[in-house]
Amino acid sequence: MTDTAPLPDEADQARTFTRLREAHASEVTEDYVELIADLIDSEGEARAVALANRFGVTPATVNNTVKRLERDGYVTSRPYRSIFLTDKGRALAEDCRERHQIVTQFLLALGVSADVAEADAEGIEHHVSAETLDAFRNFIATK
Amino acid sequence: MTDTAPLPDEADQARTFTRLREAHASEVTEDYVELIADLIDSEGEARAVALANRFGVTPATVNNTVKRLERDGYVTSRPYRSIFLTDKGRALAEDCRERHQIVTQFLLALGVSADVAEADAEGIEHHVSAETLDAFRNFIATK
DNA sequence: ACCTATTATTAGTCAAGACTAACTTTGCAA
DNA sequence: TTGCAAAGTTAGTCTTGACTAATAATAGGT
Ligand SMILES: [Mn+2]
Ligand SMILES: [Mn+2]
Ligand SMILES: [Mn+2]
Ligand SMILES: [Mn+2]
Repeated sequence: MTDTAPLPDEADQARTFTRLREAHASEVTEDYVELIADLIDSEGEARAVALANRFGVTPATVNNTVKRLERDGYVTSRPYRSIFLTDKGRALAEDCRERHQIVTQFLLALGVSADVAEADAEGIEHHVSAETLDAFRNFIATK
Repeated sequence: MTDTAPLPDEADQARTFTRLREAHASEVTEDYVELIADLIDSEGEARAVALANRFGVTPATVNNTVKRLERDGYVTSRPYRSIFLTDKGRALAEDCRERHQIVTQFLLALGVSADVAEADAEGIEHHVSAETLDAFRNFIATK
């Protein structure tokens, strides 16, 4: 009943979990703008069907999400046409892209296999603070 | 428009995101059973008010979540009484606790400050595969 | 024993993010 | 040029996980 590590301070722990919930709230946005940027760069445009296929969701889900992104100022779209990033969306995509790439490179540098590094990075990237990202960068550089 | 890294295979990427969504679906469960176990070990019992204070949510939210955990076989509870783990809940808590601890120790070993390591680990832990966890363990051991 | 503060529950609301099913638009190939 | 398959949209539903406000139960101090 005792002899275990003491619990963190209550208020600190609450702050941690509150920040965690905030991170979760931006994950979908981050992954969308990043993939939209990737599609524009490598295929010339971002179509809803490509997002649906790559996220593994239905076109209806993509439609809903794109509307939310538009409401929040990250993308523009017109019915039956492809999706464009706003300046705000492009800026977020660039940041996410860089962070994502560092996390992936870090896992590879640690010796994790390519498939698993790709997969784990997709989740981990959203929970890496600036300080931890620096530590990752540093480890990659030092190797 | 080209000269960028090629996109991953469509089906592979869909599998990655599908697994990511599955991980998200278990995060709350994992954090609850882990904190319930911590409270039982360090304070003798897990009261809803303590969960609410430590997660930074309202008692109503805790009540809803505990009902879901009970429905899913992780805890038992009686009205106005504290919360208990089932064998299944305890087993999950143990696994999460170990994984959580390794992630935290790993970040510390990388040179991340204690506060940030604690905070980042709370999110990262849910997205670390067995292979990556082994790499973390190995890094801690090698230091 | 009884108040009262703390704790817990209930009811009702909301947004995100997923789905299916039905419908519409687009654009290409014959 | 038109017809059909692919792509996109809409409507309706569901679960999770959050909230507030009102109510109920518990327990400790006097
Ligand atoms: Mn990403
Ligand atoms: Mn991601
Ligand atoms: Mn944890
Ligand atoms: Mn966690």
